[in-house]
Amino acid sequence: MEFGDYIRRVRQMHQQQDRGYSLRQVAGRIRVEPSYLSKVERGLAAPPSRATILRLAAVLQTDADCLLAMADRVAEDLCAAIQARPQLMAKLIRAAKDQPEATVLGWIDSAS
Amino acid sequence: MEFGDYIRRVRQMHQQQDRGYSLRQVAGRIRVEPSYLSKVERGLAAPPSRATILRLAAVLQTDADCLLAMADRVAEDLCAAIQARPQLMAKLIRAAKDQPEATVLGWIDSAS
DNA sequence: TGTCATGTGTACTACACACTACACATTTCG
DNA sequence: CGAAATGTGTAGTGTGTAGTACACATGACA
Repeated sequence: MEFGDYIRRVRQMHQQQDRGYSLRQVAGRIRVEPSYLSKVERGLAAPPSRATILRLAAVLQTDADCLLAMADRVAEDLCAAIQARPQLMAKLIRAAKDQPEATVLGWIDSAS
Repeated sequence: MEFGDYIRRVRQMHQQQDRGYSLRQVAGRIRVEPSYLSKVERGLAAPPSRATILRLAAVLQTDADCLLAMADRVAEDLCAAIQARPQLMAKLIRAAKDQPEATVLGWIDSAS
């Protein structure tokens, strides 16, 4: 799914129950120009910066990590965690990549 | 440790046994201008792009993930793995962040 | 002693990123 | 009906990224 299509859909969902979700209003709340958000929604402009995507996720009440992923980005705290122990984390992620979700969830569960 | 300091040190290690590791020679092999590599080594220029760092890691026979981390970057395949399953991977990394190395290694071990 | 290689200084550049500014044509609704 | 709000088109902008180009001084070495 394209980033623009997705955020347009989510925004319009909200808009149906709350007229505070017009393109202009949302643009105002995430502090960008309406014309820019319009282009992003239609895929005529590349997805915004990480910071802007985070504001958008908050306003649209959607998962930030997913939204970042659609924009080919990764949250800053995840990058930091990898950079703090690069070899360990690289090994972990490469191992997790080929595991079914249940297995990975098992690991996480054993942590808490 | 600074990126520049580190690669200079590693390069000079090699240089002591192999005169094929002069700044100019290494620059040639990773396909950048010597003056640029010089600036990078002394911290007068920001670390190079991901692709250039990978070539450098290969030439210096040092761990690519570590070198990338020093440059505040993350390997592309790790980003891709996160983006493929953003919520799961985000949860995993945030869980692993606070675990001792042995625990994480245990998870990895249970995978193979 | 001359030439070759080494590291460095200065100046510059092409391109992409992440937007802004503003005018315009519709649509809504009090 | 008229005013306000809506989405969009065109043009332009400042900043950062990732380097290149080339001259220069120094040192090795044959």
